[in-house]
Amino acid sequence: MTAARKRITQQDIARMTGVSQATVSLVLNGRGDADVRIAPETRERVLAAIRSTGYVADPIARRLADRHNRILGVFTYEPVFPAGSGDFYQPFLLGIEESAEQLGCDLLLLTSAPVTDGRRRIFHEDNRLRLADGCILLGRSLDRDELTRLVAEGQAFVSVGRRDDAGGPVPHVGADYVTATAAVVARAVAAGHRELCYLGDGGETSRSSGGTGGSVPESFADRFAGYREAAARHGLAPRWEKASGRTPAEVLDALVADGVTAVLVEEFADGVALAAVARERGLDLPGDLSMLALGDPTRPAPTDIDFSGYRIPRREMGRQATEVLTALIAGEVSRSDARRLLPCEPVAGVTLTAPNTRRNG
Amino acid sequence: MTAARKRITQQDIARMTGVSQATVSLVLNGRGDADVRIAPETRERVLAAIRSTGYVADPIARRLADRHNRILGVFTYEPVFPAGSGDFYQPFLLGIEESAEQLGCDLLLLTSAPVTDGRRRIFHEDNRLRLADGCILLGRSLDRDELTRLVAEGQAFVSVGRRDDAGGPVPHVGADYVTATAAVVARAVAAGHRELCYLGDGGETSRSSGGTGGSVPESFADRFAGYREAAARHGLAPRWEKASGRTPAEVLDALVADGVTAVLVEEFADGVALAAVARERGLDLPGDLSMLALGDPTRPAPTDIDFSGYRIPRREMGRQATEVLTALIAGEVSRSDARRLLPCEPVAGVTLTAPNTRRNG
DNA sequence: TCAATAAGCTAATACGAATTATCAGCGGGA
DNA sequence: TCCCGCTGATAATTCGTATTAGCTTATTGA
Repeated sequence: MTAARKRITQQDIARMTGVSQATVSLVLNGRGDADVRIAPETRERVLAAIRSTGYVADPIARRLADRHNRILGVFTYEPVFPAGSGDFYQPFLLGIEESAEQLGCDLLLLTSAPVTDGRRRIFHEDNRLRLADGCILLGRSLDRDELTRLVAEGQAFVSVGRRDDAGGPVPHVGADYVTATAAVVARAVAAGHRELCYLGDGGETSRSSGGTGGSVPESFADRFAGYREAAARHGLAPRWEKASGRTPAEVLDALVADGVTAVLVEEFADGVALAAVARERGLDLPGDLSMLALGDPTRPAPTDIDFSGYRIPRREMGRQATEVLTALIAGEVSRSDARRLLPCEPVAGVTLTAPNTRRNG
Repeated sequence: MTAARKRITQQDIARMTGVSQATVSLVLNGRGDADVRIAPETRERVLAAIRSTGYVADPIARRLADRHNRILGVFTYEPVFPAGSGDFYQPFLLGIEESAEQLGCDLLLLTSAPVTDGRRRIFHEDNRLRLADGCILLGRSLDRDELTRLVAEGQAFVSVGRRDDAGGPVPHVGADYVTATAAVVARAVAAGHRELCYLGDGGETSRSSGGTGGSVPESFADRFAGYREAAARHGLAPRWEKASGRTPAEVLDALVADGVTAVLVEEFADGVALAAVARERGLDLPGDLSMLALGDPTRPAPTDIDFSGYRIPRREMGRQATEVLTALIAGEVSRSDARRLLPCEPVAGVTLTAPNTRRNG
């Protein structure tokens, strides 16, 4: 019945202990060192009252008066708790949560952001981003305009996943896809492959030659860049095929026609589909076609195949993103220094072997 | 670099257009209807200035002024994004998130609560519970003392899962285990079973006769209560076996010795283990032993068996918990009216058939 | 002609915490 | 006795927005 019990304020604590609101504030912030002094006895009295009432500073008022509230915003372009279990985002969030717990921060899930055109928008009428000290951004591809605005406004934020500059350096903790993908190429070559193919959208970057131009997400572009560099180093052509908008059968046809012996798969799910079709046709996997997964499944893709390739250090990325963000908030690092790339973990798997010789002759 | 460009305020807009800050606020909030009037010409001038500057109201100051922050706290006794047991909590959180999004609320994960003795505590030194307008509690069993204190302090909160009174009614959105379990008994009887057994800790309540006494979680107690009532109605003895602290083999021995033909399993994982042992022994499932799962797995329990029984409406529970909480905050419902039990969905499954006749003779 | 009304706005204040400037009281030294 | 310095606290102000009471001018009614 008690309709919306009034919140306890510093004023209440002050009245209780017979001091002023200012004193309560000073005690709370442990200000006894500088030009302000509080008698130990008074301090104890105030602290006791705070403990007994369970008083907590209103983060909003605290923020207004321009202090920090130890709240970290988490903005995702998709719902955080999706139906499909074993989900792609889970490990990131796990890392974020672990780190936040360690740092004594609470996480504010910005669920109030309305969905327009199938995705959430950071900026809207009642933008509550600034409620938090800073913000972690999660999502395959972030809206470039929103990113630019965040940078321009000087917001404290970190992207999980590398991002190109957007009117300034974009703080991020990403995976080093370039190095990881190049390493995969080297492994394929070492196994005897000469006819490689990159399967995915990353190849689009090879057309729109500029770095920042295309609409290809950075993660795809980076994979392809690693592939292209390594291919060049090994004297191979940077062959690639698009996966989206085609059936796995069509893709397989193209690969076979080209005499490809090893395919690097950008999207795990595409690899699963491709493998299924290849098996149906009676191909020998991995003898006739080695497959290399460039990261973990981002879409549910049930399979019992242990793909060779590498794993994205998702949990660690979440963890470090949180750390970078707090450092950024504390002013301990600059925007441009708040960019990290973490190594991916190689996975041996069973889908990479030497190519069958009959195919080579 | 550029240290936080100063934000544009209503005061700035006011100076630009030669009006007062109050007028800007009034225009922004479309207040022209009531006892306040703004000349259309003035309104336009102000709106123009707002458009040209891209001014957006500071959400923090806005919330300070109306004392609600539309933040809902989510407190879990275990980490929210776990690797293993996460599958159980996921649907609750999904429902909470969906509902929060609809209601325009943000979720504050209270990750800063320190872990003591293996579990998080709500009340501690730097208790930040009151950061939010209200709070959702999630976890198998909530600490009774903490619950009592929450009630006593008049906090706005809702438990996901039914809870006994704790010095007053505890707002909750739970599953109606009593009815669901009774229905399962009825199904078993209808299938021809007369020798039932309840497997789990819920039976402990049959000893400590009082309602509130034991340390048995409400969800277990409710399941057993439904079982006991239904058994009595059908003229059966409320037979039960403990699962914890015993091997599945021991449990099976006890069931066989008693001539049990159908077992109601409190913990899904126990059912899986029991089925495995029964199969090893060459029992005919479900002919020799029908099994009824009283809810979804709370521990990871990989199985390909489609258990008969019922499903907990987890997503819906999360959803409604959020709604109840906001109603509570808004003062639209009283504490004692903020208690709901949702029906569980029956699952036909394949582990319930008529008992083999040879066993009965 | 003068009050009564109404239109159109502004001044003042609240919200809760942080911070600065200031003030009262006291003891000691000159 | 006066002044200084120190301690321990407080009044007042700030942050940006929302809201209410009230003020000024113009318009109406009788």
